[in-house]
Amino acid sequence: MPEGHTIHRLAEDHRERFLDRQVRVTSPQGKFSDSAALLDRQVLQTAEAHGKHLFLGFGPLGWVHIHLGLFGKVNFGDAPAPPPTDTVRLRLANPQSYVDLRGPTTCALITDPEKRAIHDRLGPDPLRLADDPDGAWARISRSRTTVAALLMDQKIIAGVGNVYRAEVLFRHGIDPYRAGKDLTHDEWTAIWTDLVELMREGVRNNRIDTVRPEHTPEAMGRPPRVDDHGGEVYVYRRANLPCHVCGGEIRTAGLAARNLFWCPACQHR
DNA sequence: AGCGGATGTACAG
DNA sequence: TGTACCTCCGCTT
Repeated sequence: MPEGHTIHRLAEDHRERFLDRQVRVTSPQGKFSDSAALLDRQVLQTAEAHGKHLFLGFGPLGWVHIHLGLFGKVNFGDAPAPPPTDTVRLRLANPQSYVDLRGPTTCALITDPEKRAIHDRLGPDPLRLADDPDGAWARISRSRTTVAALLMDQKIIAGVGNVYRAEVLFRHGIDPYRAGKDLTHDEWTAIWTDLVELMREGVRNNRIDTVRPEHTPEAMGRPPRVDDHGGEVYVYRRANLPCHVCGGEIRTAGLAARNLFWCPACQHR
């Protein structure tokens, strides 16, 4: 399930299996059939990500724009591809590999200008080398909105989702309800720098781990543990459980239609 | 078998 | 602020 690290990893995996070669393109589920027919047997030229958006480049034919939303899933496999089930929106296949896309919010063939418009409405992405956090700071430092909501706003910063939001605020001891304008520039720089590191590790490992070495169960003398979403975290989905650092109770609350998790004792600033 | 959620976003009002 | 949409999985009956 997708935050920015997942999508950047998907771009890498598409490049590794499909780049610079002809690819068979189908839409067993049917909703992408017309575009699939246009792209079938063409060469995949690039695959890139910005935030949670994935772009597969087919040269003059345009780009396949994919957004997984909350439910979208991607499954890679080695040839021969099994018969697709009827929920597969898009299948790419070559003699070695296949990849199936199910349940995306978006899977559409778009033009260069349409792609540019998407980049233009996204904020800087900690996983894009050329992106820098200054534009985001300009907006955050003027905003009365909570820092928890700002971190989830893709126009301000692209790629952060509910897990990274909760975890990075914990790691910096920041109360999620603080207004953006009350954040210091140093705090913002620290958050951005940390996101760059955490999300790069997320791409490498294809999962989210945020617990510092000194707070791992081993270091704290507790039994080993992996959270049920696949990584080690401080607060995400740990409502009413003891904080790994202070032992206090992790709290949860709804914020902007999502579940927020934080440790009131550790996150006071 | 049927439900409630889930790492997300867009749109209505 | 609420609701609709996309799919799968794990829990309850």
